[in-house]
Amino acid sequence: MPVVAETQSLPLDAPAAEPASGAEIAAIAKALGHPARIHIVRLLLEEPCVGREIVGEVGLAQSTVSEHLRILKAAGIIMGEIEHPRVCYSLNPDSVAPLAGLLSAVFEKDNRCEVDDADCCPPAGCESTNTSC
Amino acid sequence: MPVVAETQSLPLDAPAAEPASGAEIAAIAKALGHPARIHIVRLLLEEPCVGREIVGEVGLAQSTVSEHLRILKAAGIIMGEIEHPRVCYSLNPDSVAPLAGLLSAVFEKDNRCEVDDADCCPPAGCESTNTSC
DNA sequence: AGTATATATCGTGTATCGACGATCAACGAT
DNA sequence: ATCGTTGATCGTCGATACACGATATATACT
Repeated sequence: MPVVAETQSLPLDAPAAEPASGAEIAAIAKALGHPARIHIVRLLLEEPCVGREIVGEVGLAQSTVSEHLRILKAAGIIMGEIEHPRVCYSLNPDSVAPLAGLLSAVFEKDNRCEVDDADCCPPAGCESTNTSC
Repeated sequence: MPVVAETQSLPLDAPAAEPASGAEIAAIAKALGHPARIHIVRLLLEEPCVGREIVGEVGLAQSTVSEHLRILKAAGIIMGEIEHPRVCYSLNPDSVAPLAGLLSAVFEKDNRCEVDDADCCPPAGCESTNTSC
């Protein structure tokens, strides 16, 4: 079931609720987990682009690129506007918010055993053995 | 485990370095492209954790979780410190910078048709949804 | 020595991915 | 109506991912 749940929450503001499910975030990451699709996203980051042009840039068969576009579109990362015989693809910025939010949290997490070696298990302790942990 | 979503911003500056290769970014995204691995990352976001505990939380077979940990470790997203008979896993925040950087760029791209290329969209046009775009 | 714990690795079956060429569908132009 | 362009879909193949149980490895403890 496609849980639409269009959270307009912006990761920048760190909304009180962060309902994005693991599956939802994983789906976004998975859609981005291919070099060709990263390539496409970067292209669209510069400017909206027509399919044929994307095919030329990516350098794969048209059918293959179409499939990558389909995957990105299914994940909500891009969207296509039909015009004439072409389709103009553009980014859907809000779609990456859940993943971006998680990554920003990770990125700022510099607490890996900061207190020398004895910090492996923080106060709450993930384990009883705090001895050499 | 509702972690308080501490207010934070995306790595706007990030490592000014350069566009990590598409393959590199895709590899990070791919490693995150599974619910179980997102689950693990979220656990480690709270606190470093020992393998056995992760197995209990994720709810999959030990061997399966070990494989997910291996994938995350291979991508550089986490690292494990051997202690006694256990391994304490923790996040490697810097590893996600390339992907976080791209996503922050995407997220701020709410200007769908702002280019003057006119190949797809009219220069100043595209106000609102889509005109002749 | 042996035992117990914690994790990694192996081997397997199934499911999905990724690439391609070929083909279909839509629509403006001729 | 026909043609030409553009993009989506189909069918197929090999490669990879994912899950599991069984087994191997490493170390502390007795």
